[in-house]
Amino acid sequence: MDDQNKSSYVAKANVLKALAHPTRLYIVEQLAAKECCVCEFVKTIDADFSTISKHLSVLKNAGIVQDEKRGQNVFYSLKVPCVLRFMDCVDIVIKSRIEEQMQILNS
Amino acid sequence: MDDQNKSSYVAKANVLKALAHPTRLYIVEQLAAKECCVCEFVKTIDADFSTISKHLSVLKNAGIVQDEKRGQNVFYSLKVPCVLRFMDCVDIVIKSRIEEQMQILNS
DNA sequence: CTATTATTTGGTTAATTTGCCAAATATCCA
DNA sequence: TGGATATTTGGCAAATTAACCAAATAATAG
Repeated sequence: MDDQNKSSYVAKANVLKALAHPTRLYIVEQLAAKECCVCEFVKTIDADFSTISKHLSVLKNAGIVQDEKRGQNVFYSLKVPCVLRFMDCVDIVIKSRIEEQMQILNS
Repeated sequence: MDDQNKSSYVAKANVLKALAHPTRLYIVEQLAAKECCVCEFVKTIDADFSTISKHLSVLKNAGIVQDEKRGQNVFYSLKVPCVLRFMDCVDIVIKSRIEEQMQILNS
C-alpha cells in the first residue's frame, strides 16, 4: 500500500471516528430531524456544556455538520445527510449479533 | 434520554468504532472483494502480525466479519456487507470537504 | 457600560486504544 | 516425534481521546 492510499484510509477513518461516539451519534440523529442550537443539546444531554461543544466541534471538523451563529445562539445542522444511512447498517450489524446469540442459547 | 436509549447509542458507537481505523478499513475493503486469510494481510499490511490479528479480532467482536479455520490458515470474510455502504458516504463527506476548501481558495 | 446568557477554548487528569514483543496454541510435514 | 508455519493471547509503554473545570469571547438586555 503506497503513501497516498494510506493517507486516504486515514482520512476515511477520521470521518468514521467522528461518528463513533454515543453522544455524537445522538447529536447526529437529532440533527437528522431538524437543526438544533447548542442550548438544546445542553438541555437533553447529561454532560458539561463544554463537553457538548467539543463533540459538536469534532463533528464540524469532520465535515459532517455545519454551524451558523444567529444572535446569541449557534445552530448546527446536518451537512452530509447520507451519514444517516450508516445507522440502518449499524442496526443490521447489531441485530445479526443478537440473532446469533439467540441461536447459541437455543442449541 | 433513558438508560435503554443510552446503551443503544453505546452499542451503535461500538460498531462504528470498530470500523474507525485505517488498517481495519483496508481490511474490510479487501474482504469486500473476497475472503482472505490472515497470512495475506500479513503480506500487504506493514505492521506486526500480532497487531493485524488484533485488528481482525476487533472487527470480529463487533460482528462485522467472521472467521473460519481451514488447515493452518484462518480465513476471514465479510459478515455484514452493508458496511460497504459506509464507504460511499465517507467519500462524499471527504469530497464535500475538499470542494469547500477549493471554494475558499478561489474566493 | 455592565450584567447576563450562550458558546468556545485551554488545561489537566483519567480512561481507552494502539502497537510491539514474547510466549502460547494449533496444524502440518518430514 | 520434532520442527516449521500460521495465528492468537498477554503484557507493557506510548499515543490518543474524553470529561471536567475555569477562563475567554460574543451577543444582548437593562
